Amino acid sequence: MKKSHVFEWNTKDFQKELLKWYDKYRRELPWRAPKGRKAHPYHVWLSEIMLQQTTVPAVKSYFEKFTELYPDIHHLAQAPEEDILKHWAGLGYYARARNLHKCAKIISEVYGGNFPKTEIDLKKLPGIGDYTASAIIAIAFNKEAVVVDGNVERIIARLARIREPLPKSKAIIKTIAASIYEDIGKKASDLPQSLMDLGSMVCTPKSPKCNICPISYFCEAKNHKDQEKYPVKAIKEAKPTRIGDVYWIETTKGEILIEKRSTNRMLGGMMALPGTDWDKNNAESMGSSDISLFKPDKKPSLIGEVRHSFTHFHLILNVHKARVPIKNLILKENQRLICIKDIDELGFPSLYKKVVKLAISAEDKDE
DNA sequence: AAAACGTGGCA
DNA sequence: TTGCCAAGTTT
Repeated sequence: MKKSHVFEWNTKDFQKELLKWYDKYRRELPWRAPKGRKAHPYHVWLSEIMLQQTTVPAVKSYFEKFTELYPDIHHLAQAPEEDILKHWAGLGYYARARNLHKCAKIISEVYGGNFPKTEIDLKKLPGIGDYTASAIIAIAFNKEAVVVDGNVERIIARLARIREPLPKSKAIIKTIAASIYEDIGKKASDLPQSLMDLGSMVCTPKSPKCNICPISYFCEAKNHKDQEKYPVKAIKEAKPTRIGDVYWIETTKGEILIEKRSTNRMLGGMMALPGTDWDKNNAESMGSSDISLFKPDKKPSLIGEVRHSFTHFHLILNVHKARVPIKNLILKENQRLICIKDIDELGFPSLYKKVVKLAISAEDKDE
């Protein structure tokens, strides 16, 4: 393998600077063991799953809620999936929560509650990929692993001034990462965490604070004063906008029609309000509720729209309200009625929380 | 291998 | 307001 220019400096010096900085400035995080203490594998795993593609502030309250509700992997394994999804609501990427539960069951029932101690075996578990497997090995077991997350990619892209855009540059970045992690030994747990803290506090995506960076000496981008240019990323497609309908169907007894989404759809397994299939490309298809089937006592009224952005499209949902005599309702298997007062405890994903908010404010207005 | 998969914060 | 971004995995 051809050596990159970043190999030319001494890896030991680089690691030493990073670890010295970490010793002084490391963050206290709910899932992180205090200095000198061992991390709890369950906490490491849970936090790593939660942190995928999101931020520390977004995760904190969820982590605390989960560790309180489910103090160990067996509690989590035994909980109904429905409860786990309810408590995950709002964190997004809901397949993560379903995989979290599947994984907990395997660890609890097959491994007797102990996480496997190799990357190979960890990667076989649902929801654990390259990054998470290496993070658990390093952080929970203090064993050597090349841990590469978005922070490490950004830091290396700047250190080595990688011109190749992500994600194509992942392979070369991984190679450089391997040299950074080389022979880390007893500090196997600290090094990846130092890089993540550095990425969070110093080598930030925007306006990196190179003046206080412990490894700026090694950084090519800093030396060229073009650190803001890295990491170079592939140009993204513009997001299309989809339009759909959602229904706030109230019975004459003041209950609301809700449903559970099937797991092969967006927001899979989550509670929802009935509507058209906005998550399908084909916007023509009628979804869970053809409103006319319910014979509302008067024409449904359009009360407004809700806008929401997903990773690959924008959504505008027209929100309709209808009052339906209870005898006209034929509930599907995944549907039920719920009192308005209980609707906040349901665990709607954010999209439907917005719809509920709009519907309730319209409620207050006209009735 | 490229696309799918959520959300909230910030410039 | 719009677009970008954050501790990736799965298919």
